[in-house]
Amino acid sequence: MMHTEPEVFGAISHPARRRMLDLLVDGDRPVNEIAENFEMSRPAVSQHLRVLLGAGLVTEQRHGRERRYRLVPEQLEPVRDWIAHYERFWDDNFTRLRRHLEKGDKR
Amino acid sequence: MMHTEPEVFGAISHPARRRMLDLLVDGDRPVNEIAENFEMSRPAVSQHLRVLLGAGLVTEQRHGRERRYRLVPEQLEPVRDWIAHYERFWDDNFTRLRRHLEKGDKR
DNA sequence: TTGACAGGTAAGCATCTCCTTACGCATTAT
DNA sequence: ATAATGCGTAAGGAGATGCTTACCTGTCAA
Repeated sequence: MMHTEPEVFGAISHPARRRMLDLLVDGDRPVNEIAENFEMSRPAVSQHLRVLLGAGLVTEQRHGRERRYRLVPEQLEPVRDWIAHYERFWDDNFTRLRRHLEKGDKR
Repeated sequence: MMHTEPEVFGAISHPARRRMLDLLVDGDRPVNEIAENFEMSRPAVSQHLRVLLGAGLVTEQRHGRERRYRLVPEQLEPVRDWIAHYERFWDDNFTRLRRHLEKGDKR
């Protein structure tokens, strides 16, 4: 299954979906247990889960009449990789200094 | 100026806006120079820049009739912080082991 | 087998997003 | 002063998003 990077960025752009992933950090959960944490209707939750599924950020396991969702954290790697490119600009003083010296004053 | 975290996630959800930030890593740039790199019309570029501005990810400097945009990488920190919460699940075997021992098998 | 429960799909609607073209307004060049 | 340049805003339209209610299917329990 191929997941394009943009799909992941889109999937995490909604606060509810980020909270869903946060919930799944503590373990797999069935839909109703996830839905308890949100004001929206259960179908709305299902739809958010489909987006996460589409981005490969979660998988589904059927257990009887339940469907448990499981986090697939590796799929966040493109986000981490992209962000990593910027981190040095705010939390690495040596790099900032080096950059300053290399490029001259940009002001 | 207050910027809500969700605004940042939304801002970076569009590939064009991520590429714009990537361009600004190498230094401040006027709009036309940014626009050269995209197929879309210049107004469309302006509108993307407004989104980035709204999220606090860039600032504007007027230089004569030009407006140079400058990256404000610290604003990406909420994204980094959120992502950091997940990194250990794919690239830190010790943490994974520790977690496993602490919490017991969740399967 | 009948009912309750888990949870997905359908349909409809409001709103947002992203793009376009047309235009306006400064600033610089002639 | 006039024209050209840089770049924003306005308006409008196509399609995506995000929500809702109504409905359907599959599983478990009585």
